Amino acid sequence: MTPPECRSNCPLAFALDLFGDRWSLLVLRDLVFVGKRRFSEFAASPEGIATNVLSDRLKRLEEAGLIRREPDPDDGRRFLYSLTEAGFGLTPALCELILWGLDRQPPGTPGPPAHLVEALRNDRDGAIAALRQKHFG
Amino acid sequence: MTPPECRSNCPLAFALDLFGDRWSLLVLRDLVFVGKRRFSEFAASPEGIATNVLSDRLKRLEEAGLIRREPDPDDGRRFLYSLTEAGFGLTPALCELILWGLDRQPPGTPGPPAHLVEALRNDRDGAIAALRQKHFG
DNA sequence: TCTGGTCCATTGCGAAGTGCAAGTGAAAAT
DNA sequence: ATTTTCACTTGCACTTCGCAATGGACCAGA
Repeated sequence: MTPPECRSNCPLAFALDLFGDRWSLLVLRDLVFVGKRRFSEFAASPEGIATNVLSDRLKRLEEAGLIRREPDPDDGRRFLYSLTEAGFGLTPALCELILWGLDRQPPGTPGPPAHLVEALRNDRDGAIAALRQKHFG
Repeated sequence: MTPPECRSNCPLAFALDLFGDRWSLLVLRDLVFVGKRRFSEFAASPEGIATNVLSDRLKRLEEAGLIRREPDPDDGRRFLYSLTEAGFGLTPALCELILWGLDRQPPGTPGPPAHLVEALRNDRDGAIAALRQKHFG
């Protein structure tokens, strides 16, 4: 998608150089909110990412230090992907983007589980703390 | 860059379908934080967006309802771009991305004006309110 | 062990998007 | 009237994209 060099000293440009595309943040979403950990789980998301693009994004996110990749001890074919602290640090940004989308999507769009939406709307920081607990104990 | 159809009902995917690329949010940044309003001002940003891409992004953002375009009353050649309420609504997400980038950029990177950084770190909501005031009075 | 299936990743290909340079037309500016 | 400015388009080479097919490593059952 994007060359890894940074275009300026702007922290936003820096961030977009790492995950400024249509797929990277969806992979992060699956990790943070859905708890997915395997290639096939990401590939099964409703957006339908192509496997070559998914492979590329996982590689880039790992190189950027946002996720970690380790062999699955239970199955030598598989790898398990997990969030690093830096990757989880994007959760507030993800939440804000989700809240924005919720308010601007066409009315009546199904959307994410209601309990998650309520948690984000009423107690964003609490919801983030709960997610952190889930990922790092 | 990206087809305007939405890939799923996820609010994040909805958002990324509108501005999930390396340039759109930089244009928004220039509008929200720098106060730029003209084509040539966006084109002069340090990231060096190509004029055809800038033209395309402004068009997309306008179609998505994030920005408004009107002829400059002072100069018939020019257009003035401004934020809509929906566009300004992305400010919290922009702030979170900027804060993330500030913490992960290579140490010693110059970055944005110190007063803005301090405002974002110490009183994010207050800084956003001040920006809203600037844009909508 | 052999066979078939699962899993992550790669390859090939046409289509779309990207960056760069040059050019357009309308409207200032001189 | 001529030149310059401005927003925007065009042309071109290059890259990335989505899709389908394929590959190799590994697991499971007969």
